[in-house]
Amino acid sequence: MKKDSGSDFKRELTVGEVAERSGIAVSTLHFYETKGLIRSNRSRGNQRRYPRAVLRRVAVIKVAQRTGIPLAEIQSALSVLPDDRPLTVEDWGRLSKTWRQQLDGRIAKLTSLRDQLTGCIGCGCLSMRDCPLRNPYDVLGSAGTGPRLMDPSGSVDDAENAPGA
Amino acid sequence: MKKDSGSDFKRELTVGEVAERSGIAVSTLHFYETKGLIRSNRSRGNQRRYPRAVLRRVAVIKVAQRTGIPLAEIQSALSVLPDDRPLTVEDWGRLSKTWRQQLDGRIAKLTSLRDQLTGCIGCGCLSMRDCPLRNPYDVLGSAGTGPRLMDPSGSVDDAENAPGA
DNA sequence: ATAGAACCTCAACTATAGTTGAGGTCAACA
DNA sequence: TGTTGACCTCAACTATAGTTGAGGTTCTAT
Repeated sequence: MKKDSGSDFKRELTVGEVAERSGIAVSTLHFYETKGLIRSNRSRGNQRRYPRAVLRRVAVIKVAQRTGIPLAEIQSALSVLPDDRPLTVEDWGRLSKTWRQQLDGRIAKLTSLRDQLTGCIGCGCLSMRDCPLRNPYDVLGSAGTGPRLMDPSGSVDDAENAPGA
Repeated sequence: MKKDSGSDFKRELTVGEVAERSGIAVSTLHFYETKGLIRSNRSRGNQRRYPRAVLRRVAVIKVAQRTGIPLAEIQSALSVLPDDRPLTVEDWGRLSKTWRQQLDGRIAKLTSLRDQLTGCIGCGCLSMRDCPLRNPYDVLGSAGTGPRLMDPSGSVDDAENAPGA
């Protein structure tokens, strides 16, 4: 039977209640706790008791995860904030601005890749010499480590297409 | 000392040569082989020997990975193609079209998320009732499993913001 | 008081994408 | 022929993000 706890608003929440309200599995809440993303008080019998602020906190975690931020980074971003009161509008503003910027970056990378892919569909090139897909970081001409031609003299490029292969 | 193998173009490549030319670690090439992404012939002494076509194949694998396609999916897309000749323009056209569509989808999802995030910066809402970030799948009103309000009567929504918390 | 749902910890397991190391073999150059 | 770098397999390990299960305890409604 479910507890009829509808009326006392300030009661702390059990892990099951947080799970149900947030859509996050109990095991995941445990896991987040080990990672320092959330914190719990304990009942006399050592059961987790959460301030309601945790609901907003996990909502923020979920959003951040959707943007592709790894948990460790979310943790460090949240670690400066108190975990016993809901995030303020300012907290959220700061976090969401940072994360949106990162999201912008990811979108830009993928968009550029998409455009390159569009340009290369049907061209069949994948040429080491000039294909942007194949040479994404402008490696040729750099002096660093990484992929490079074995024999810089002659038409070594795309030797896999050499006749007779 | 490096073998001076610059002249015989049709010779098969050793795993080290493929690694150097493709920018992929030897261990990763081994790994790809266990996953069925590439294949090798063996020398009398059981060393891997690759047809030059493998270079194009791994180039395609790298591009697909950059778009976020998991290896298993890349494997199944490549599995229908012969691995002893370079991918044709048509092969590449088919693959890249499919992958670009998936990339389009990923970009669209992230862009929509970015727009929601932009809209929510500073609003501080994260409201279960109407925040698109918090309720991304239109869960309220659906009859399925998943996160839901514990007490559908009354202003339970965002109870974590209730006074006195 | 007691049944049973919900909770606890800890270890092991899943999946993805590899890397690292031990112990041993091969190949090519001198 | 000998040396040495490159190669071989297999197992174990890394990291991320969790899930599952065993074995035991707590909470709460009746």
